[in-house]
Parts: sequence; structure tokens; C-alpha cells
Amino acid sequence: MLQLSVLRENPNEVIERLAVKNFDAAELVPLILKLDEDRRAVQNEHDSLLNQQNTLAKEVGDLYKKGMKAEADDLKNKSAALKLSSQTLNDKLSQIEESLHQELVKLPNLPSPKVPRGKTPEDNEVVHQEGNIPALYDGAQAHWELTSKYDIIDFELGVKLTGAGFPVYKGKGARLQRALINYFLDKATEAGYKEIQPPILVNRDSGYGTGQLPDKDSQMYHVGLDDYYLIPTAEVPVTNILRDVILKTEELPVKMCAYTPCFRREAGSYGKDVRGLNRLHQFDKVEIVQVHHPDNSYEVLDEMVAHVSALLRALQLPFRILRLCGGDMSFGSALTYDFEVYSAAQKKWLEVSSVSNFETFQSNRMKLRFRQGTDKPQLAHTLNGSALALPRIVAALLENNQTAEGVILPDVIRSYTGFDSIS
RNA sequence: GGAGAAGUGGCAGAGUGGUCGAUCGCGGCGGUCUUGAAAACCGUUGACCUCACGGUCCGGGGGUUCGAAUCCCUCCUUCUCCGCCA
Repeated sequence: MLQLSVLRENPNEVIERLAVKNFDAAELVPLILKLDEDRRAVQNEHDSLLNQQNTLAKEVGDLYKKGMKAEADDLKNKSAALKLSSQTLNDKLSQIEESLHQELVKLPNLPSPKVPRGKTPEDNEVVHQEGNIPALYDGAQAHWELTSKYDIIDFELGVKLTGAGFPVYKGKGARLQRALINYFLDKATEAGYKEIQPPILVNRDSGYGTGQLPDKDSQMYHVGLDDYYLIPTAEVPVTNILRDVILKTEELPVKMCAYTPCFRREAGSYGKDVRGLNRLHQFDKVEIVQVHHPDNSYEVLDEMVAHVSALLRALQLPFRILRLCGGDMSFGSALTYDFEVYSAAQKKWLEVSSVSNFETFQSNRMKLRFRQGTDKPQLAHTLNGSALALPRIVAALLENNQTAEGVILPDVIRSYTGFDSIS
């Protein structure tokens, strides 16, 4: 959620910058400012009525103490009239506040100046690429063929148990999952992130805090009986740990990481992109989250990008980094870098990580603040990134490292798996 | 699931209808003293809206009253005991 103060001070700049995200705020911004003005006017009126009521109530008390019952009863009548009109104003005030809030949450976060204009993924800017695209041998297969050939991931069995997009990992496949999770968590811990094991069901407040609610609720699985949501990413419970918290400056930065399964309904995505591990309803992911002072959050974003790069480098996967264009960015992000690995048999770049700075967009929603000395509390910046999402990493590892004799695993993961190859 | 108790400021804990936004303590911050520190002493110390005046907030919501942290209803949460259980 954008801060009202920003809208008040630079309404035109807000409109211009949102245009980079292809969001037309030309009507919404003035509407919000009008509601804001109304709110303050009504609140002033309401305040002064309450003030009169408070004064009257005190006078009534004094009169009773002095035994002047008749005068007191007189004032009571006056007070009753005041109460009626202040109630009306109060209703009006809540009404305005509600619609103000309703309109305000419609505004996406402002893109940082670095964000390129553009509408589609083609307009994303490739800022870095490294690693060699492997030349595969003649009989090379896509990962969904390899997984069934070696019996390590069973998609059909998942359909039997649950439905499409819920694969069953078996034997070395299951072991590889566990190995990657441990490896990623160890690396995050080395980098100073505190490991968290959060709930994977969250309530509405949490969903709202990170920005999934109210708009993207159709992308989350919902447990109706208890009104809980299955998390689409660990970002939701982990960032919400600090909801309604005022930190001391010395406590910044807060660095947390977590492994969780993630659940996404992926409503509306069909076709060949969903083949095999490419798009699942349940998948494993290690997430890194930082809460930072606004002054250097962009340096921290670079640091997180470097962390993810190091992981992919260690796994010897060819990858590239994209700076997302305005049209491809998420609602709440100010700047996002996507990581894609090249999966050689599919001959496709697959997104395996997304690292974003949300600036104060999330912290404003969840009242996540810090205090410098005895100053007023100030909104912190929140950042997060996948480090990493497993399925497409597994897909690329299988496809890129396949030989006629089997899949050869990269060195760094072997001490975690306990085996060197899958055959 | 059954029975009972409780939810007040960073923590601890008073307050049960009328200057209570809230006593006191601890912690925090500032100061005096000290070579420095500790101790001691003095002062200060919640959040939100508002340019300000002023207003709001004692788990959430609703109600009674001229007036509620204090009374009533309801929901939520926590604790204790019993039952069940990974």
C-alpha cells in the first residue's frame, strides 16, 4: 500500500511512475486525494463534537456532586442531542475511511527508476548471463522422461493421490529434494539468515500483510472451514512475523530464511508450459527475507542477487538474470530480478528465483516499523527472494547433466545426496 | 471435545462507573556524582489521526449511561484441570 503522504506531495509523479507498470492512475489518484480531504474535514467536525460531549459530561458530573440535579438534567438533554449528531458523523467517517482504504489498496507499488518500460516478458531486460549451455548427446530426453525412466518422480501417482501438479518423489528423487533443501538452507545460514520453520497455513491478516489479499485470493488454496490459506510462498508467514512490530534501529537488518512447501492454484495456466516439473500446484522452496533500513535496501537487493547467483554457479547451471519490466512486475514490488536457468533438453529458460525490493509497500500494510533513538517510528523496507525454488532446478539438473549412463550430479550436492549419479 | 480462570503501556502489575491515557516497579533514555564504570539520586519515557486546536486507542466488535479500562452481550486469544491424540 502506498503512503498517503506520497500521494499528497507528488500526485502527478505517482501517476507517471505507475504508467511504467501500465497502470492508469489518472482517475484513481485524484479520487483518493478527494476522499482524504473529506476524511480530514469530517474528522475535524467529529472531534469538536466529541470535545463538546466530553466537556458536558464533566459539567454534569460536577453538578451532581454539588447536588444541582435540575441543572444537570438540563445538560443531559443537550448532551443527548450532541450524541445523535456525533454518531451520524462517526458513521460517515468510518464510511469514508473504508472507501479511502478500498481505493488506496488498488494502487500498485511505484516501480523504482531502474525499472524498464514494457508490457510483456519479452520486454524484460537481460542484465547478466553466465555458464555454458551444454551440448547433449543424441538420445537426450526431457526431464519428465528421465524421471519416469529412473523412477524418481511419479506424476501419475500424484494424480491418483491428489490431482495434476502434485508429483510424488521417490527413492533418489526424494533424496535429491531433501539434499537440495538442506544445501540451500545451509548456504542461507552461512550468509547470516536465521532459519525459521513457519506455519504453512496463514490467516487473512497475514495474507493481507504481504499483499496476496484481497486481490490474489483466487491463486491461493483456501481452507474454508477455518478461513485459512495455504501459503504460496514462505514470504507470507516469515515477513508477517514482524507485522505490527516496532524494531529498534540496532535490530536491523533482520535476515530470515525458511524452507516450506508452497501451494499455488495456478488458475488459468494450461498448455505445454505445465509439463512435468515446469509448473506445479505444490512445490518446495527455500526463501530468504530481509527487513532493512530504507537507506540501503537497494544494496541489500544486490547482495541477495549475488547470493542466488552463487547458488546457481555452484550447481553449475547456466543462468541469466532479468530485470523485470513494469508490465511483468508483481503488484507490490518496486524492483524485481528474475533468475532463469537453461534446461537443455526442453531448450528453454525456466524461472527459478525472483528477488524483489518492496520498499515500504508491505511494511505499510503490516505496520512494520523501526525507531531511530527516540524518533517517531518509521516504515522499514522489506525484501525477499527464492533461494531457490526446487522443481525447475531439478528439471535443469536432470536434463543438463544426463548421459547415456545416467545423470551425473554436481559436486556440491553429492555430500548431501550420498550418491553421485542417478541411473 | 468438557470444566474453570484471565486478557491493561517494552516487561511486570494496580485500577471495578466521573480530570484514568491510566498508580508503583523493572527496563529504556537524559542528567548529577565519578579518572571511568557501577551504585545512589533527579528528570524523562506508548501508538494513531491532525498544520494546530482537538480527538481516538486498556484483546476485537456491539450495547447500557450525561459519562466505561471499569456494567451487559458476543467473538477471539492465553492459562489450568479432565478427555483424546502425532
